Amino acid sequence: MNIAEIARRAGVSRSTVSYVLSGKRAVSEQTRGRIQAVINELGYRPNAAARALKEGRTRTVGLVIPPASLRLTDMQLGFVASVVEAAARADLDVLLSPSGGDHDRSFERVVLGQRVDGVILMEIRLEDERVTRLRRTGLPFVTIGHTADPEGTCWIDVDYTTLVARCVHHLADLGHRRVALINRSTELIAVGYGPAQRALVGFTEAVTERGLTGVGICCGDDAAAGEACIEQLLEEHADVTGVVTINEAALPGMERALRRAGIAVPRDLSIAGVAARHWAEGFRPELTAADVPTEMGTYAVDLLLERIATPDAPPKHLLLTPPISLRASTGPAPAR
Amino acid sequence: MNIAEIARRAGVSRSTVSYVLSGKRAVSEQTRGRIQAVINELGYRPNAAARALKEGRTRTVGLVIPPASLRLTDMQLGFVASVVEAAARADLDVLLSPSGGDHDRSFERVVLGQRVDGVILMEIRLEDERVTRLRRTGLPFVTIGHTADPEGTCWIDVDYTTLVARCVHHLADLGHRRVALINRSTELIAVGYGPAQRALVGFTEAVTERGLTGVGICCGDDAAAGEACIEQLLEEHADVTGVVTINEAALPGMERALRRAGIAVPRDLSIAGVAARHWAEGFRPELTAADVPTEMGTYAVDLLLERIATPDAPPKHLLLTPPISLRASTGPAPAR
DNA sequence: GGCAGTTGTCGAATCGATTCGACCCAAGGT
DNA sequence: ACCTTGGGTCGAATCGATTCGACAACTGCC
Repeated sequence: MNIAEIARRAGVSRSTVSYVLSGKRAVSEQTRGRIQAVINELGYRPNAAARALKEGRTRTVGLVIPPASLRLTDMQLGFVASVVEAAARADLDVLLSPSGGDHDRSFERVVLGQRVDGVILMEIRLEDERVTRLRRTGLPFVTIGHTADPEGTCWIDVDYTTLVARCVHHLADLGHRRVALINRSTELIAVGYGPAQRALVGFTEAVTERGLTGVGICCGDDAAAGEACIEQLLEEHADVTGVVTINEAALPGMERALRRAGIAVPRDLSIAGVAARHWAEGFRPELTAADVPTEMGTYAVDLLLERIATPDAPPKHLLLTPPISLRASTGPAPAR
Repeated sequence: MNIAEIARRAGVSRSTVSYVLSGKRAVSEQTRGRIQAVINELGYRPNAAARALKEGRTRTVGLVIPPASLRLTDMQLGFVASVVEAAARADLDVLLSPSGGDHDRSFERVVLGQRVDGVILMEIRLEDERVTRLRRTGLPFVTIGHTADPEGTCWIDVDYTTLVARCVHHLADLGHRRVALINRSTELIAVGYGPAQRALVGFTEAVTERGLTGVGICCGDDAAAGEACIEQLLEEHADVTGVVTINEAALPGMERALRRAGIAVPRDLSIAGVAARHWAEGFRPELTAADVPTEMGTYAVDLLLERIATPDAPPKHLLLTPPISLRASTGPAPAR
């Protein structure tokens, strides 16, 4: 069932049907009605491939996700979902492409095969080969997170440096003098994962500025790692009274370890951090944290559409600094 | 940059280039080498739309996901990831389409616009309009979960009825006489969500068979709901000594409420269930549970490919009954 | 040497849409 | 009565690949 079939049944030429569909030329009320009736009756929709071929655009955006082997965090998941929602609102489809591992073929098919009008890239590293390759192709793209050299590209990110620094300042204001940063895993830091590195920068700067003593600890992305991490902290740095965390997936384990050790939050220990609202509110007591906005996907899609429309405009950046929601996990430092 | 450009640079016709690419006709070693060199030099990849138009297939599968408004459970997420992975292995791309809400346009574009060779449908309800519509189009599809009338369609599912029954039997064997089922939310049950309903069926049957007393409780998909649910259970059914749960997202809250109430697992209360391994191992003590296999996505893709290859073969079903991994959360019923 | 068979290459048709230029016809102006 | 204008429709070219039939060159056999 194609446009010729519709034209034949309505007794008009193919071009007239096309003009009814696109509205790009006037069609008399009478013919339009007849054609529309046939279309509705047969449930006809134009073939996407033919249309893409002729128009030179696919009305599709690519979303390059990390491979399944690395478990996605809640934040990333919310992000994928919101990208899909936002794209649907703009009548775009989303083509998924895993990257890393041995998924180069997928990346090539999607990007070089002109399957998409633009690409959103997740989980950017400070030095990222995918960015280099994508830039060479000239295809519009937006990255979530930014590379070490961010000027030439279009990106959107959460300002971990500032947020972590604000958490430290908040703790310092409450009288805490010895604080710890619970970061992401050593592996992630080793491969140059931006948020982890920038969190450490913000932490170090704020600690120095306020004259505190600080310790950075790496922690895997799951409850068991969080548990081990708190145990290590209590053992090796028992004098710490304030903790900043950017590792939401470790929160349940941290909570468990603290309870078992008989540490009351925030009486004995204050905790602040950066986390999806869902995790912050699931913590007990509820976590004082900068809630990563769920609309990041929407922003990314908007930015990409803008970039597709005007590819030569200077690249835009969007660095989000959501406010810290004061909840119940931070309080005055205990008297020593 | 298209096939004509490659042909011109290599001094051959377009068809010869195409035959080098597909290998469908013999090409002399010499010409092939020359053409391949040009292809590599320019990094040429055939245009996907043109190829899809001519071949009549897109090498793409659609994945219809629930809308973002309903938070995806970990199980569903693992599923999406494994579908993408499996598709990539088969050199297929995955087109995402949210459904429900006002996302009909997306569904129509993807399905009616012939954007995909087949569709995988998640989160099937007992009566599901999407299945009806899809069946009418004649497009091959596989569902995750099955409808009330499952014979005519191709699906893959976890056998909640049997798994929950086995959990009940396990508890009964340990001497428990009063058991509870912690199910999914009332809303989900109301809209005809299969797993929730079938879990209840399996629970009721097994309870009757073993002459136990059983109570079914609905519970939202988050920690707070799990907490409330356990509080309700302890208050209204204090004599229950065994719990079966299919609500993995509520586990952290359940754990917290139990600890606060001073209930020791499994000394005072045994818990068994169905959950992604990740959740079962994150529980304390580790949860005795049927681990939902992470390869479900792989199976679904395989089934779909088979269906695309032979659309007229009788539809296949795959009902998975993974073994229950005995961990630390179940033990003998307390002496009364 | 002529003929059948094989191998390698090419030209042209095709997939299903969009879009430009051309055409027809009726209305309005002079 | 003729010319212009513009609304409505059509025919044909086009996008970038695949693939079939045709053809040329070469091989081997009688």
